Amino acid sequence: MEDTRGRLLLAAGELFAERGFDRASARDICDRAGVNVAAINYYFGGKEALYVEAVKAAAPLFRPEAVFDRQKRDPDQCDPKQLLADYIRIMLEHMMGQDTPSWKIKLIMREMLDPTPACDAFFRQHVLNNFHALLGILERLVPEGVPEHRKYQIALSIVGQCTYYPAAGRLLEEIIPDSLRPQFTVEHIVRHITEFVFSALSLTSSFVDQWRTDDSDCGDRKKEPALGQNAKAD
Amino acid sequence: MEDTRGRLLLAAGELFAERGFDRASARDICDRAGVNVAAINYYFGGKEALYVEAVKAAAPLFRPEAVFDRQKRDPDQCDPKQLLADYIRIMLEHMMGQDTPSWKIKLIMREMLDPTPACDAFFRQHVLNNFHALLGILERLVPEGVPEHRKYQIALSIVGQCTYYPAAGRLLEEIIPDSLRPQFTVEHIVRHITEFVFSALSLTSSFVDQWRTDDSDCGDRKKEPALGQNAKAD
DNA sequence: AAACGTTTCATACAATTGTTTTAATCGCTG
DNA sequence: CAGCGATTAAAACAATTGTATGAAACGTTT
Repeated sequence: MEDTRGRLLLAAGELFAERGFDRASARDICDRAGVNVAAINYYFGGKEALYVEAVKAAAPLFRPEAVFDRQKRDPDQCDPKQLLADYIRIMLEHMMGQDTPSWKIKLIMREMLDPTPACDAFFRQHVLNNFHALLGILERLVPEGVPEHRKYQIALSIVGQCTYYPAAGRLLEEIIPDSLRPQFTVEHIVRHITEFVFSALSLTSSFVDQWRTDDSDCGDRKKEPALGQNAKAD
Repeated sequence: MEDTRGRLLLAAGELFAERGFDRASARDICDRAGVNVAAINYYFGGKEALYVEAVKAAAPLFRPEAVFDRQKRDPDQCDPKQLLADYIRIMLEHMMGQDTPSWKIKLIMREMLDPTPACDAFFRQHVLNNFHALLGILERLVPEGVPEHRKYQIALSIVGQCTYYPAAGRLLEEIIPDSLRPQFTVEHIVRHITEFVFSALSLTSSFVDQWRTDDSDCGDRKKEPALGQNAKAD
């Protein structure tokens, strides 16, 4: 049945994400899928081709277009600040949200941090698309005189923060003490990063304030002081 | 001679960093080192033990104590702002500076992003030390009322930005157009991230301004506008 | 029911893996 | 030089890898 191909692809995605390409043996994959060893070559032609297919199956996670879908269809008519906030939110929710199977982001992370020659060309485009979407948003957010390379640096600072949480993976669980764990929901992280970035860009609008009166229980402290507003002098 | 052990360790570090644990075969390592295959087991007892040793040899890169060495010996007497700036600088310079052999950070990055059971315990401590050093600095930088979890989030935002550059590796070379390449020296990145973080924390002091009149040619634009100072209104 | 293409299975294959073994070589002390 | 421990070398080890083979089983059509 055609189902075997699907089961094989799923099992491959999970095991590749969990162990990486080399440590995930063809036999283990087939065992998990409940199919014969020969199925890999029958349906995909080889282990490497299966890996590429698994990555491709996991990649559609990152659709920067989803950012624009949140508002009007036409990107040029959206509020750039809202766009940036949405970009951060969607990126993080896609990566850390529990609606997305965890193996997908793990696999993508692996490919991002240690690109496989096989998926290289395919993956390059994906990342570039994503990054340029962010650049496009920043383009309209940052004052006129700011040179191009600074927009790139800002964009990298943003994706750096966003990708660190899923990338750090197990390390995070060691770093963050259990008592603070409830403060590290996806929602909390989204808000922190957005606030951090907005503050860095001096874009403090009604945005961050609106959160304090928001529906969710995210702002559990009654009213925290702004980040560095009145830091102790040295 | 005892030299074989050293050559073996070096070759192992380079190959492990380049290809990862599995793709770096014991024979390839020995070939590069110019020693016999049996040398691995003779000197280290196995491939895995050799890997652990290679990681340990690369790990001393991250010495957060170096931050305090820059100023007075006593951490409590240093200017916290300067400490934070130094922390960012030292971390990035250690990771991206050309004085450090590139295989070391590559290897550490691999271990950080995909921890090997073998080095796990050893590595955990290293990361924790580093992170808590940063937390200690933030402790004295951030206003009193700020709850603990926000300091953690801020710290993660900082290390997220710093680690992204070396972690992204090859991808960065695809993302950044050649024309902008000269603006992405270690020094440029150090300054950007410091400025970005300081701005986010509303710590804009004489710090970032002093750079503009600094010795280096980093601020090549005559006077760029501050990041988001007068962004276009929506 | 017969014949067909498709899919599944058990098995075998060659290649590579990390590791062991055994002998040869070196450097030194007696 | 003889003798000895430390080191190196070549070859062989068993185990695992990805893949290929050919026959059995399946469902569908004739």
